[in-house]
Amino acid sequence: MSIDIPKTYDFSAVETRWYAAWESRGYFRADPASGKPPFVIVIPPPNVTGSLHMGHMLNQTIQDVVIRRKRMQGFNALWIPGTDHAGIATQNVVERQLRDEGLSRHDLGRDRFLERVWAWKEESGQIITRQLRRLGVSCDWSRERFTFDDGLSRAVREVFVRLYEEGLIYRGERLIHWCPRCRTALSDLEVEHVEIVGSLYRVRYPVDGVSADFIEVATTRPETMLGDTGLAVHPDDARYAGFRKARGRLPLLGRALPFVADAIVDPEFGTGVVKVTPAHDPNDFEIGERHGLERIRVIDEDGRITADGGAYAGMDRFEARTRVVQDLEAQGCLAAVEDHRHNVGHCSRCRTVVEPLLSTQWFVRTAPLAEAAVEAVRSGETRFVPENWAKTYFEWMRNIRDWCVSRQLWWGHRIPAWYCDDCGEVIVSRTDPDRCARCGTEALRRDEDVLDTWFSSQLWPFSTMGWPDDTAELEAFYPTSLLVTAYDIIFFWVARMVMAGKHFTGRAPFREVYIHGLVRDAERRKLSKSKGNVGDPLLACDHYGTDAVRFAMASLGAPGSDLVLEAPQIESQRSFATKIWNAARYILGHVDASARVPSGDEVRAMDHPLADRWILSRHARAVESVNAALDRYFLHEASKGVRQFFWRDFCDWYLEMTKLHPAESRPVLLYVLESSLRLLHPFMPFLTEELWQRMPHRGESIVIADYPVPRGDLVDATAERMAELIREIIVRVRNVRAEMNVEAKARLPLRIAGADPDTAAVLSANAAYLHRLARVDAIEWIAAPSDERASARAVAGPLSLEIPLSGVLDVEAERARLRKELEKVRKEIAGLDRKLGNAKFVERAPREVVEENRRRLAGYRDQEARLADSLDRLA
RNA sequence: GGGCAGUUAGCUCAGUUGGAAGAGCAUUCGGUUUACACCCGAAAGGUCACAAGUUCGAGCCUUGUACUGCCCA
Repeated sequence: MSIDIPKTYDFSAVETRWYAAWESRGYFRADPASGKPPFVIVIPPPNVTGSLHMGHMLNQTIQDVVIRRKRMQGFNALWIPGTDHAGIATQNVVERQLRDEGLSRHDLGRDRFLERVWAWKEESGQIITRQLRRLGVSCDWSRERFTFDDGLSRAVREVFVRLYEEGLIYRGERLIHWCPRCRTALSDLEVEHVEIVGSLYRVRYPVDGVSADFIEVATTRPETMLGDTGLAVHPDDARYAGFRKARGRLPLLGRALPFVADAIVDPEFGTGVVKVTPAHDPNDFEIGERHGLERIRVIDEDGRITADGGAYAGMDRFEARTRVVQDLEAQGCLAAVEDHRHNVGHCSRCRTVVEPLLSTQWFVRTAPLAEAAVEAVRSGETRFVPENWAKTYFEWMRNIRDWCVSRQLWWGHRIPAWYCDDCGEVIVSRTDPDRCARCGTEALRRDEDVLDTWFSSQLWPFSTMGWPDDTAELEAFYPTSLLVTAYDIIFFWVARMVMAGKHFTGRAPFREVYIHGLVRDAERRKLSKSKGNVGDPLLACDHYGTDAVRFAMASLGAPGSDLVLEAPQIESQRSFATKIWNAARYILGHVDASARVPSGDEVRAMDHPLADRWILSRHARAVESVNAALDRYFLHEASKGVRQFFWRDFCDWYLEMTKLHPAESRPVLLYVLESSLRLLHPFMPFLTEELWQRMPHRGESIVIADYPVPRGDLVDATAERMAELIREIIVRVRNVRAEMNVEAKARLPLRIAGADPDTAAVLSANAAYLHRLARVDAIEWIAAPSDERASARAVAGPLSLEIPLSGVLDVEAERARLRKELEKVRKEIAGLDRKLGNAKFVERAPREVVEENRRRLAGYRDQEARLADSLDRLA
């Protein structure tokens, strides 16, 4: 009884069924005690309260393709999944929920607020891990971690304390980026600079002590003038040489402003004089520090003007700007207002314009950590793929600045620092202290702030394995083999993981980093759910099948570059999935359920028809190239290669050829089909498992079957050459049929001239392929082209073809067709003639290149002669 | 301002020591050939941004120019 495969592929049923089976059978679980070589990936943990977008899908697909293949190749494959607590983002979500209830987090208090966030995390975290499973990811769920779970929190605390003890963490007052809406400090990386068209205000500041009555300064933020404590010029600026002893006077407030000379001032900008606001501008902060200028904070944590802002106190910063400008104008101090393009920092979470603010925060001294991290990449301990991204990494490391790690949030790892109100002692400790180490008082106050989420993420490759304890996992699986992530996160995460890994474990946390691009739509924007169903990976999977979306992801672009995803791309891969299904349905429909798939050795030992030898050879080459591509993480090349082989060679040619000898080809059909399913499995896990299970197979699951290995012994150059010749004859005849409008059903006679005895023998033996695929009936072997006028003619390699079309041949059309062919051939000849006519080419190019070109030229000359002859016979 | 990419068929993109320009989609024409119309067959479509250079030979290497994008200040 044959194997009956349903006419259509119901992917949704198949996907849920197989994933549950794989997981429950423990295929994805790794054993630290296994003797097999490890291959380890840690997932870039998605935001626990976020939802999956196409970027995640791309990221997951790449990791899964890689690790499924490694698993099939016999590695002890481990993929650790997990989620990130995403401090600001998550807190924002829950605060928004509270706001809808008319509450703020302060109404609940810290503990109740955190309970609330945990509850939301539980709910949301399950959604995201369920979504990940839908994508087919072969993660070891028994090792799922969360950046804020107990074990990881312990690692975070250990790291903080150690860095503090080593002097690599300090607390200090610095100018930091502040988001007045999130009400927290941000790191430099969390600020997005957006170019906007704003205004440049030219303001007149009165001066005393020099001949001028006033000087003009330019600013984009007039409200900050309330905090001005100086004026600065470039030291070499001759125009202001006499100003050193002068005093400026601040309009509106009347404050006296000393002049200072500082090289940071650009003499070309405006008048060459700048106002200095040390408490609200990074450059000004530095100038102020160098020249001992007073720092006056005029904007507070809510973005409002402080009491030092005189009449503007209490106003929002933007309102204050308007008022200041109005007042300046009223007092005749506003010289001009010009349009001005400049970059303005925005909070990457909420888009609010960030405020540079003088604030006491915790910082990580990064420069010492960066040294080892740079060395790790320079020495090759960690390798970027594509390696070009290492430049970006080095560039950032070279200019690295201290990292502000404290956040004024509640959701996150609380900073393990206590302050003694009695003696001022600061205690940083692994365990909660109950009294002051110096004065003994119990009046300790814990730091209210939490740590930047990335502070915990940077430990992910080893904290997930139980660090700081010495665990079997660390022993067996660390450092990891590969990290897969997008380029927009190299600084945030990759760089910091390398720094932390080197510092705390002595080793770089991964041997390779595969950097991929971002997924965009036709307008080059990042995809989002609001733009329709392609933006939502789960909707796309519902609609096209997960395998199709995965395959599209894998085949879209070369590593490291952005890719554009549109519905047609996925549709095309869904067609491929359907194609595979139908091919299998056809093959298995003629196979007895008790049949078995022959091994490569068995196949090798059999006698095969030409078509079989050809497909075995092509298949061996496909296995070779797919493996070679995957070894280099060229998923696009691998997926295209396997698709090309399966569709074009296997289905379009081979399956059609075997219709002449289906029974005889059955072993090869089964062998190639089964092997192709394994070759495809990392890309299309569900479809391949479903078909593999339905066909004869050995083993429990394709998930743990062997990945195909190249078999050079099945490559058969002779078979390929003959099959290609047959293929060319068929294509030529089909071309004549199409161009000459021959009725599709009509069977045509064919005459072949120019075959040497060996070729003729092989062709005669395989004439059935010509009969079937070119729809020719009688084939006549002739020594030389005939004088038949009513024949269409073509050349196929060394052969001349004649297709008698008496009565139907449109001589003019045929002449036109031949002329076109002739022209093509002559163009080739001209090019080769030029090349071979160049004495230097013949002299200097490698012998085999010259020979190859000579052979080609001879071939084309031969064809030219025959085509010209054909044309003559139609005259 | 500094850095990094990119510019190849109508669209999206491949193209690995420099040695005959490719795929998918779209287009045109023809097809109910016993798996598949999410299909089959045939075809058309490219001064590889531009300019110089190196070389016997450049999409690929060098330099410059133009435009686009991203990152960092």
